Amino acid sequence: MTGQVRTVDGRVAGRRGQATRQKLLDCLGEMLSSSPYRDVKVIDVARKAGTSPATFYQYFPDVEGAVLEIAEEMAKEGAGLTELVSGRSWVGKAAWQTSEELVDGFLDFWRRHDAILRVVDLGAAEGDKRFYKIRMKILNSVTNSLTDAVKELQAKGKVDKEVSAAAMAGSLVAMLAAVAGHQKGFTTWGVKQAELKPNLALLVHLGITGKKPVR
Amino acid sequence: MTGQVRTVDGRVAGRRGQATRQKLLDCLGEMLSSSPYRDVKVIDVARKAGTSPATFYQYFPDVEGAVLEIAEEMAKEGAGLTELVSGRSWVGKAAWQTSEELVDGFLDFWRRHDAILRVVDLGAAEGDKRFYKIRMKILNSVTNSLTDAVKELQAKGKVDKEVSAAAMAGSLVAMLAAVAGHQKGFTTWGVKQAELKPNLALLVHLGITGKKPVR
DNA sequence: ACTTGTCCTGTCATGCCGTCAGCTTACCGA
DNA sequence: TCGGTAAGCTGACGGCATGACAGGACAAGT
Repeated sequence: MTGQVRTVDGRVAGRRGQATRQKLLDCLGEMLSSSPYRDVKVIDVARKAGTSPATFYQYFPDVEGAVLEIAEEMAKEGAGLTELVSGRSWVGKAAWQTSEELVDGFLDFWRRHDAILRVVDLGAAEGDKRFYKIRMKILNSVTNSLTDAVKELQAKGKVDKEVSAAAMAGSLVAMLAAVAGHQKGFTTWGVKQAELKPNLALLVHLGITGKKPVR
Repeated sequence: MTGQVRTVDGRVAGRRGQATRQKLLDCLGEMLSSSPYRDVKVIDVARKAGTSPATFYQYFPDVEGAVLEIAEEMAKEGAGLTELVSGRSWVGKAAWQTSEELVDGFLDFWRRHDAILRVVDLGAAEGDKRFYKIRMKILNSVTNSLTDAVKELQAKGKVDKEVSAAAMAGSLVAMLAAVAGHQKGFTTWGVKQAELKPNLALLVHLGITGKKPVR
């Protein structure tokens, strides 16, 4: 199902080819974190990878194509974020811990993939379906788990029926993603990382359970 | 203090010049909403405005410079968002109305300036101080008002002292901005606009007052 | 050594960028 | 009415990234 890695013109890539390809991806990833997406040029990536622009075009149709590749890879890892929610308890003290761990895990993931997520976000916001799909893939894993959590609490009568589970989960996840994407921004605002996390956890807790947390 | 409008090489722009300049800005704005930022070319903007690329460079150092201009304009309007919070009540039924109106006003503003805000967001996320400053200008107006609201409630003993007012306000505003930026996304997710807004308002209410709303 | 298929690069046409000199247009005072 | 002056615009150009191709370099098997 994975299919072999192929060049643009259809050849299958061998050991050496795959190495080159990977090197190009790595260099592109680095470039994205050090300079604006708009200014990333194929020639720079190629130079950095110690090869030529022509080689780049053997493996990717354009810069965007390569970015999608990196993003896809990241999305696979992102699917693991489900673990932060599924099977956790949303009752009593455990709920507070769940909230905290969710926030921690989420922010950490975002910080690790900072640069590429920015580009994915932009692509998605601009309406590009491919980027949108990737963003979905990452966020869905968390959103769906959270949606289930809310529905479960609703079934037990612990949360108002009026609340739209999906909208609530989606909003919270969007918040986490946004804050994560502007972490640097908050510091300039005079908000320290240390106070940010508990507040996010508090909002998550409030949103999901509708109650103040018991710590 | 406003200073006259000047060309890149220092001449003051007259009536005709200002008109051309404005036309270029308008066309750039349109282009941004119809095609990805990365693909916006000076030549396209110029053609659309019925002029030549050289003319564009008379008025703006580059595409980014022009975008900043548009963004600055929008930021002025955005300062008015303060009205959505300052002087409003966060007690009882009034609090729920305040929340709803804040969400409404915010989402509306974002929808109106959709395209340009996307670019500003990207620029800010990439660490460009100029874009960051503009984003601040818009969000600060709301964030500061919200921060004050929380502090006031804390002074009255209605909200826990532990809560960091700034972090809470910042997180909520980031959430609103994020959701607003991906409004289309939510619909694909099976979440309707109609259920989104009340949920956001609920989260805002919960975050600021720490309590469930009285409707 | 020879063949085969993979892999890389030199080169080229194309098109956009950003700049300049120089032409046209509008305004203003005499 | 008529220059003079500054504003406004554009054609043209060097420079650079893009993307396509053909041919050379390389590894592996025979």
